[in-house]
Amino acid sequence: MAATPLFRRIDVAPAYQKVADAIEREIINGRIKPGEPIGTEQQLVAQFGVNRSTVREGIRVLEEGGLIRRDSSRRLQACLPRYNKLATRLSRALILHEVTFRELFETSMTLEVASVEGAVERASEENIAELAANLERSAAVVGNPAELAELDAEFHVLMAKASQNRVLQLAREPAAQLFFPTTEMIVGGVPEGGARLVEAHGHILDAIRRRDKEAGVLWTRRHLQDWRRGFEKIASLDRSVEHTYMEHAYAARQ
Amino acid sequence: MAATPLFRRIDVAPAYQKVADAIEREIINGRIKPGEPIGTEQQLVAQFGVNRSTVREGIRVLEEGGLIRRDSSRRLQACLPRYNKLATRLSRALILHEVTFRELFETSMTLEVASVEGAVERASEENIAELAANLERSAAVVGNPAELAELDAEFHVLMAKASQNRVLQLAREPAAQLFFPTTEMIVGGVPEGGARLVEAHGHILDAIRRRDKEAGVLWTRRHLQDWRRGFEKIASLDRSVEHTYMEHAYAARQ
DNA sequence: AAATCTAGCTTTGTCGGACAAACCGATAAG
DNA sequence: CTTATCGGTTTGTCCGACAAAGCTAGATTT
Repeated sequence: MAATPLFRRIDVAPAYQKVADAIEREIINGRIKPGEPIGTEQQLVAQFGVNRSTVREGIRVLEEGGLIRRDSSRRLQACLPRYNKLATRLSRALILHEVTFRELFETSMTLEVASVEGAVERASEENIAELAANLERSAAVVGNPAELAELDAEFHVLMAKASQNRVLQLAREPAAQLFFPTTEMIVGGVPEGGARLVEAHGHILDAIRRRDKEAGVLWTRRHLQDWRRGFEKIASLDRSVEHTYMEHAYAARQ
Repeated sequence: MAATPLFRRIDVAPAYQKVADAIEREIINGRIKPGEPIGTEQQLVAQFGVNRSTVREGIRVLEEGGLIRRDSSRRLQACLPRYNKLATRLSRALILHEVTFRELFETSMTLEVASVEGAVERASEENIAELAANLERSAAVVGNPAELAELDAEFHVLMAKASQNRVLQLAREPAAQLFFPTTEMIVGGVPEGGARLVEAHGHILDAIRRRDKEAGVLWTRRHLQDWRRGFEKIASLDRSVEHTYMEHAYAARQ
């Protein structure tokens, strides 16, 4: 054993990670507010005393995490992570873990019911107006599965928004991203499927308007059970979320 | 206007992004299975025909997304995204959006009740054994708020696991990461708080064993209501998840 | 011969410098 | 006042290089 070096190797984290962590801390602690500029790469190089390549690797980490973005002119700025983008990562994880539609359905049922309960309790006039507008557009495309499916997904997003609970909004997003794209197949495959969907939405909105929680929950349950019946005509609930289906959700993520 | 270039600038995505997308596609489509090696940076340079710096930026993106990691010897390999790590990103987002404990509590109530219902229905012997082991350890540290809080968080993770629903497991994680770290403050601040917590866990486990859904839900509700009462002695539910508290959750994330 | 050591090759993390394209700002021209 | 032009910046990418750590395989020791 050679002369003991005596204290070394505490560094552990690579420099690019430290750069990312340092910037992240500033943002989380609120010293850099969303929308504020981070500075140019050159400035970061000067501040951290590392090479630009290293800074850039750190930036990529934060960018992927949704903490910073580049504005129109490509300058760096802090930003509020979009639920949507993060949820996409989670949806991807769910696919890789090969979850089944049964798991998806069960959890969505829980979360959508919670959404409607919150919406019945706390929906604002504006929330209700948005839902009403969505319903109107839905009624107009009742024969078009593709457009109707998109509006259905939006209806449920609006319902979560109307619950005024952002944690719930975020929690339902990953499952919803995988769940709702199937609507198109189902509505297209079941006669009167579109009409039933719009009818359910109508009753749900009505319940929210009347602050009638029981009715809201009842119709939300029916609505999802309808989905389930439709789905089971096409595939087994216990099959994993297929890669083929994944590609569908995937193409739409941009 | 000079001689029109006639078709250009479709490229849009920078090279490092394309590298990341290309590797991501291979993993999502299953052509590279979790655990399999991606190859060295040098090989990727050769395959994609770009510079190593560019490849490395792409790698950082995927690493942050949880799709690839470096094994003990720092070689790249595909991996299954850990819910935990992704949930950390979401928790961070929730903090930045300044959600309140009321939102957190409401959503956690929904998700924990769903967890216990699933656990009552589907918990395996192994799940029950894990919960029992946790309970035993909890009983032993009933006077130590820090350790008890950690075991409480674990109990709820195990309950979600016992529900055999991975979508639910994932959906509850972000809220749980913010919710449960407060347990320590609460248990420490309320006399008999530790004993009540362990008692509740005991009743919940008992209900799962007996497949008694009603009792399971009842005790889970009581357990969370206890948390709420304790919390309201310390702070207002309508205050946003404070930065100070955030730092607590933050330090523990590694 | 089996275990151990050592030297060399590989790979990663980091650095410095370079350049084209896009963008910004300000000035000059209509 | 609007439009065109010209530098100066900044980003995205490339090249080459090197120290530290890991791995491999031949050399050495027991």
